[in-house]
Amino acid sequence: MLTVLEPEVCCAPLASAAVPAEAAADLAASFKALGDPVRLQLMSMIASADGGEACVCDLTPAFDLTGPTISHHLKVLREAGLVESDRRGTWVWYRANRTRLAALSALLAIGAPTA
Amino acid sequence: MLTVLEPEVCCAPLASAAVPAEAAADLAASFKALGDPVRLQLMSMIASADGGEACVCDLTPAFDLTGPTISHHLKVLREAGLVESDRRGTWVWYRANRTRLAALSALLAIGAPTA
DNA sequence: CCCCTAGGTTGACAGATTTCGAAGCAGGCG
DNA sequence: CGCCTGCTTCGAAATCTGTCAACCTAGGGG
Repeated sequence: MLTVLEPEVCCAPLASAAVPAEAAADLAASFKALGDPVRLQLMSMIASADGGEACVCDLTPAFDLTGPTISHHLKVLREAGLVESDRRGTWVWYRANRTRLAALSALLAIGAPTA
Repeated sequence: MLTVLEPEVCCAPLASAAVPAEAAADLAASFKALGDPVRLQLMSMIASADGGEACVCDLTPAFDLTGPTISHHLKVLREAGLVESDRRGTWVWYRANRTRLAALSALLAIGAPTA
């Protein structure tokens, strides 16, 4: 059974083979994190940011939400392994974990129906 | 519930441009549906099933959950536009919406950092 | 027509999520 | 040192979710 201890998630495309239960728990956690409009936008803003990094100070004012709330959503993304943060002087910068995104993308990639 | 207006969801890869708020809500709904281990496994079992279809009667016994609970999860996947169902005599068959999966996969596909 | 099986619907409830305001910590500036 | 600003953590309220037991519906036999 594939261990989830690996930094890279695992697994052949959804449509190729059933995802084992342990892996499902790990992968579902990442999808769950993306399953909120605010977090999906945060994720896209970070991933598409100039230089590959975005400052919280630029993210927060883009939403009609308080600072603590944005901070909470960023924490969820962090704990899901989708972003990494890094304090640099006064500001905190976030960047996307592209390896993780690629793994999720590959999982959903489709092939022809099996049969 | 949230009906998907467009057959194809939209949007360039996450890392290419920020996802607009409206699209984010629609897309996040699909990720949210995948954000549960049981649903992710159901999705993979359906998508990888022989002939591209799976009968509920084969899905239910694969989990330590009651029928109503599986039925609920399948409903969530259906409402997220990820699967379609089809009664055929006594049994109900589910198949994956590959177009939708492809759209989600494309969204998470990564390119080089912008800049 | 009656009943049996496969699934879906309803109602209920414990536990998780989203969101906020208030308070805390870290770094820079006067 | 003292204080401001940026971000995170804490505590609390409203809402949403996962799950089950109980009940209902559709099809296929006796």
